Amino acid sequence: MNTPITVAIVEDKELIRQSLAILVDGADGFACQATFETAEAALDHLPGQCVDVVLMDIDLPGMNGIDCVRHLKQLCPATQFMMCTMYDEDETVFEALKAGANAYILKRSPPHKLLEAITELHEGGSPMSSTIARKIASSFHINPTAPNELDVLTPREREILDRLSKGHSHKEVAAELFVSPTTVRKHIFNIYEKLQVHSKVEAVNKYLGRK
Amino acid sequence: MNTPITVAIVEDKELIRQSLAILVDGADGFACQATFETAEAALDHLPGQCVDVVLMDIDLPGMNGIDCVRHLKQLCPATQFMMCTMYDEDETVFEALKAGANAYILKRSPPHKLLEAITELHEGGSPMSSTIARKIASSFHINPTAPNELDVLTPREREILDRLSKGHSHKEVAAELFVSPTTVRKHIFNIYEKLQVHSKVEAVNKYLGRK
DNA sequence: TAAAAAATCATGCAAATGCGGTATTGTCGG
DNA sequence: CCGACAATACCGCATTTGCATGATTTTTTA
Repeated sequence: MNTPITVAIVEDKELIRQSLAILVDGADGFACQATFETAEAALDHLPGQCVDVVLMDIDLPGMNGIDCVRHLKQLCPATQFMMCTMYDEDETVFEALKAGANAYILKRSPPHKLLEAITELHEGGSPMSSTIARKIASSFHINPTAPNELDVLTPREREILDRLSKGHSHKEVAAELFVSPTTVRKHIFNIYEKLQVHSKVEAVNKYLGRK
Repeated sequence: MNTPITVAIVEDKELIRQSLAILVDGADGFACQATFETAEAALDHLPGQCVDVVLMDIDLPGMNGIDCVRHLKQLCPATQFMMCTMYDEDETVFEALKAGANAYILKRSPPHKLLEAITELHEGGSPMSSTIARKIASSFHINPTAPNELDVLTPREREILDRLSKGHSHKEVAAELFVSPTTVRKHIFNIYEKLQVHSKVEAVNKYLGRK
């Protein structure tokens, strides 16, 4: 047998932690090297052993699993983190990915799927539950049906706003569009009214969809 | 048997197109309803029939598969698009997702995996090859080792830039930080020099990481 | 075709901003 | 202890910008 994939588990609920440990340790090619009840315990002891894969519960007492990953990923860059959670809430998924997790599965996944996911993760993949993958894919979509604030703007106003967003001044935009600077100023004034803002930065923020 | 999943195939290479059609049509629960050699042909005929799933090659003569999806997704919002490609290049993956595709698999996937992916896609999932999923997950990572331009800024400068990015004026920032407006202006001036920009919008763009 | 919306241009003012120089204070590392 | 740097602060000037008011022409749409 090849060297097994070493796994650590961070999970506060006794029953689940034990079940996972037994599942992983019992399977061929896997070795459960450590289990922790809290994020803090994992932070204390994991950096020393640097396992291959960490199964991380999100909803932990004290520090949550996402923040735990954020810290551990710095200390053990080679370790892969798989978030395990009961629910597939939007925000936590993205927060977990940002923190450095590479896999996100639901606890209700069947055991064999879990082991498969661990293997896949260890081999460089990023296993995700279908519904979670869909969320992620959707986040890329340029949503055409979004209740876009920018709809109230005319094409010309959008054109001008787009150039403002690139950091161009009134004068520059005027030159680019071959119109008078005063015209551009008028447009910008209209844009501000429609978007309910009072400065370029605010307008550009709305245009680029950042709050 | 339930109503089968209706599938269309867009693929220029005769051999692959036929193979896929036979595979899909031969499988239980699937029906290949149409095949097209080009994006243009698909655009002409698909909107009328609105199938469940479209397998879309990316590298097509004339219009490419991504642009084709972009248009078709508008016309048939209910249809799911699965990109099929030989390679897993970075940019095309993201472009495809932005265009509205919900699945992205490699042609070298085994036949049963392909059928499984079609089913999963039709049921609301987003099947991806592991390597592609990893690319996507990685795109969310906030790379802590990135050569961040903002490193040259002092903490105080970042603080000020952060408030500017929220649309606050010199005066407002000064009030928030309990310092004189001239101090804030000086800081901003320094920020501009360090970031090599000449206006708030440009500075904020760099701060928030857009080009 | 008449009314509404969009695009164009102008003038003017006050405030905000960009750019330059100068200076004081405190901290930190060599 | 000294130099480098950060943070603080001021003065001044030219430009940009936010805001108001008004007007003409073109385009869209009802």
